[in-house]
Amino acid sequence: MSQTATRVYDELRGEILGGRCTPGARLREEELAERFGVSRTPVREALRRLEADGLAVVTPRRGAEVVRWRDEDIAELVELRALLEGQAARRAATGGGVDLVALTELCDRMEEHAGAEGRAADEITRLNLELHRAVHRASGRLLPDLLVRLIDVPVVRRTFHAYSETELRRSFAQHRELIEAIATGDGDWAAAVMHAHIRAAGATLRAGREPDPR
Amino acid sequence: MSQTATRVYDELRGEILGGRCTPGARLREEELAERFGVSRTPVREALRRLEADGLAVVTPRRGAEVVRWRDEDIAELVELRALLEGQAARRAATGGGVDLVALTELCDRMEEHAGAEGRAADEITRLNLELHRAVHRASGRLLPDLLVRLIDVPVVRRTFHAYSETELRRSFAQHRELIEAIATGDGDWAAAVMHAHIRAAGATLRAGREPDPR
DNA sequence: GCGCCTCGTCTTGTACACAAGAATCGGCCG
DNA sequence: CGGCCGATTCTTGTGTACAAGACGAGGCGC
Repeated sequence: MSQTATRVYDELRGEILGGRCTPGARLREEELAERFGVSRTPVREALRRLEADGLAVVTPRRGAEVVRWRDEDIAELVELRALLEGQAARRAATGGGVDLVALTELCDRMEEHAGAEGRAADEITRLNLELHRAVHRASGRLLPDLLVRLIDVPVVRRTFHAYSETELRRSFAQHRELIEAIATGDGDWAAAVMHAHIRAAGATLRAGREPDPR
Repeated sequence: MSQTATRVYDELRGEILGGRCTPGARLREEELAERFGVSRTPVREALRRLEADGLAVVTPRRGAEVVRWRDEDIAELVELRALLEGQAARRAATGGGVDLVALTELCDRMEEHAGAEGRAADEITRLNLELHRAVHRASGRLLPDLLVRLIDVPVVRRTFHAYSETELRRSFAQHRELIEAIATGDGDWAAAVMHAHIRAAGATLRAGREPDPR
């Protein structure tokens, strides 16, 4: 079983992003090691990687804990996402290298899941994330790495759970428009759509923080 | 002697940023451990931190090496710096919390060093970095962390060595203008100055790559 | 009774040892 | 003579033991 550290990392990361870890919770090395059935060494590495991702904070000699998000952090987060995802969309539109068919299919599947009202928010979230990442990948080498720290955040992952029917439809429409802008090669258009898309999500975040518990 | 890992990290980081490590050079754990007189454990941690900073790439089971920068990476780097440092300047101008006196003193000292033509490029680089960081710090909590990956790059650190007399003066003038914009609280002005400041540096980078060997 | 100091425990930091996968060099076969 | 296969060697990944610092509880002095 190779890549023990990566397994622990993925596991913990999933728990934090899924909101199954309460912010501020301590992450003791030995406890985690026992829980995952490994030694402290790979756990340490996993914790450092989480810190690099901005998901945990480790204080020297005092251990690691799940990162705590403050309100002003959320505001800054939305601003930066709007800026950087906008730039990613611009470069994706002008640089080529985007699989428009795959993007369209992601939209189709998202809208299907929205039709079937079986609390498909998790699946929609996953598909949405995949769509955004596809755009990021087409934007270069540095930008995707920067965006990881802004996208993989618990609060962002919960956005779709808070969307109203109207907001959901608007979001889907923006995805379609984004694809059209990219297909046209119009960088400004793509950036503007993405910018609006993110700001709209930010408004939902500000409006009702956690209307859906857990 | 506590914080062994941090010491190794700082040392290696300095070597990479100072250009004393050739890109692509392998970083073997045992070799480094012996060189620093420590065990492999803190060396490992240092290497992972360097990877998180984008200064090294580690391939599982194949070790770490000093990151290699391609030309298109540099172009993307300049774009992103212009965008994000511009945003940092905007927030610094509108948010307050900037020590304008300290910034002005940094400018004074930089210009003094430029007057004394004793190859003071390293010192100017250091002061310039400090000025930029002061602006970053005033911009929030997330942005400074993102900027680390764009600022602490070997190529950026060499910029001042490549500046002509004219470019140097223009750069200093932009610093002064930036401070004025921040003092006025004009976010758009501050962002525009910073944007131009970075783009100008980018032009120098593109024009003469490494006119000053080592 | 309150505050300070000290001792004990707990957790992380580092060193060391072993195991597993990768690269390389040599030999062998076609 | 060239290519392929195997063994050796080298390097990293993981487990374990020990040391050092931090936190808390308890006792002592004022």
